[in-house]
Amino acid sequence: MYKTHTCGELRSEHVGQTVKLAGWVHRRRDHGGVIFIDLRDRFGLTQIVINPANVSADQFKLGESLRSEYVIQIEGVVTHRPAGMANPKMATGEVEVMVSRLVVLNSAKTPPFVIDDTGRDVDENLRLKYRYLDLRRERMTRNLIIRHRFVKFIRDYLDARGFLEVETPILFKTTPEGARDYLVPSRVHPGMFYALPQSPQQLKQLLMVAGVERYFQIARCFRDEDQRADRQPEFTQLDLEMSFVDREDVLNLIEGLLTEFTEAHAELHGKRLLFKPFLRLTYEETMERFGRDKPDLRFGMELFDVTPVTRGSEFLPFQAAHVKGICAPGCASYTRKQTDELTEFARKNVAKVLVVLWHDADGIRNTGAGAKLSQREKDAIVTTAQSKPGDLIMLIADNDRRIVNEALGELRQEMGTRLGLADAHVLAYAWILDFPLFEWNAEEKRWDPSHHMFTAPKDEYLAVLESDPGSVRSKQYDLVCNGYEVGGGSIRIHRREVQEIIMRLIGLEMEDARRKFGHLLEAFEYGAPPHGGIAPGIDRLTMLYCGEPNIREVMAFPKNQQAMDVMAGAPSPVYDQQLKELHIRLVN
RNA sequence: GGAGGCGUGGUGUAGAGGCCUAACACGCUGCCCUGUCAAGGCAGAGACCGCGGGUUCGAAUCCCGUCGCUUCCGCCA
Repeated sequence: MYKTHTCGELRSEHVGQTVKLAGWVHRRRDHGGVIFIDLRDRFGLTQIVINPANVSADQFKLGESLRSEYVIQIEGVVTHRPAGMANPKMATGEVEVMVSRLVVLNSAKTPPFVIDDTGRDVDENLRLKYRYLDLRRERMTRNLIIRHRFVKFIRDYLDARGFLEVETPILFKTTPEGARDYLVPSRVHPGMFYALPQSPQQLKQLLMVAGVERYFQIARCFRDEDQRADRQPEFTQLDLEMSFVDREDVLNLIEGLLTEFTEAHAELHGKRLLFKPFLRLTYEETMERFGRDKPDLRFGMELFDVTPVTRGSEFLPFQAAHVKGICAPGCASYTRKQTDELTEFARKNVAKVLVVLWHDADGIRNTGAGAKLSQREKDAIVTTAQSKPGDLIMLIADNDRRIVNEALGELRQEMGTRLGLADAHVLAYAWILDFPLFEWNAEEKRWDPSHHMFTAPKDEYLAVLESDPGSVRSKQYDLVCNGYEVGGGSIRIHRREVQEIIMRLIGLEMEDARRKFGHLLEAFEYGAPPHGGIAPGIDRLTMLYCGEPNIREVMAFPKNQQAMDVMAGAPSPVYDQQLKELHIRLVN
């Protein structure tokens, strides 16, 4: 072995021992007569000292030639640092290693960026191009470690509860619904294609028919859609499915998993739970109170409804069918320019009108909309908004209640960010429940499944499934945290007659369904157990535990926004011969 | 497909028509230095300001186009 200890483990108790360390030169401080080097490996930093008193002249000369990121091995004696010289900022700061032998295992070019900081202000594509250097930094190593701990915890937790980890194919079949597929041409079957799975959805349901009962997989999923800060073309889900369970069983399992992980590894990630048990909200309540189906619940600033106040108002915007608002604490100092900006923000979210009221020490300021409202209206709005002097009240009016809620939801999110209302050390997990089973598709004049067509309706709605589809609530559930959707799932339909009603409602002909989902529908005829599952996003959850705002920070080799791997250069052209074998001709 | 932001030595920034022969910090190179830990001191190298047009006596700076990156919208059952 090149080393007897890692660079993170030497303490006072090792003093006197002769040790071997190996790693990278993190920082060097050459005092001419004595050289200090912070030696780094994945486990930490240790200060080593090259002193002419302990090494030959040649060895000292070699020490002087060391540069950043050289790979070296040293042998030496662990000693206490001289009195007053300990470094409390380092885990190994009590000790240092007096080098007696130095070996340069490899030299290194000067890196294109420094390794000894967070790297947050380095151009990201440069970081991605030299990802192997970028990952050397402490922050990135820590992110890899947190991700590993998380996945390891998941495996242990589910194994202890009788789950079986089963791998499913990456080369699978295209599904017309959902996201765009990544296609893989078949060499053996000209003109035919595999598709990479968007998730193992069908396969995990088939595993339930297969009697696996408790399945999970740390599953890679592929979706060919445009990127976001929390979206990559390939990502990882904890894919999970259980038989003979209802909603509560799935919720409790996942809630237990995340609660235990958060608490067991608090020292690692420094996060704590806001809700224990997790908060539960119906979809409708979420939209009414927070205006988003993935609200950030770390702060309040809930939407309020002033429609009862504005009904019959002389003020034109208030003649809309719905008027709701939020109250931004301490924002009465906002200038006209700032509120215009917010109006523009609301417009982007399709809200036509943003009414702004400044709440001064002596009430609503008599300017803009404030000048046009009656005292009764102003008093009633203040009461409803529970606003205090110094606050800014923002109201959105529209005949479409959905627009009002959603625009305010985005405004709330924006204000929460601007005002720094969310505690970075808090995880606000919540379940969103009772989603509508269908959404009305006005263009196609039919009902679309709001989750997917295998999601079961709640039992109490079975009777009105056909007579009033819009009112039906489903056994779908979403897990949200800090403004992100971090997982979703449902209890599935296991009875054929219910499945057929749903297919009829969404306008899916039996023949069509057979072609697309034949294998699944056929399987269900052979004794499908009641089952349901969920798929929490490993990357997004890891982001939250790492405190990262971007999914790329928690993946070793992510793609950039153009879905390219800038390190390897993928995608890339291929040889004509390869195309020929695949029976593919390029159009241009 | 659309909107916003950004693009200046290796890295991150400054610069707002002539003061730019482009500044600063870090990094890099050399020299000095035996207790530093973001070591310090001295000296030095390194950028045709993303690219292409245009306006002007004069453009890093203004205009047009284009490319790249990023955030958001669309999209993501």
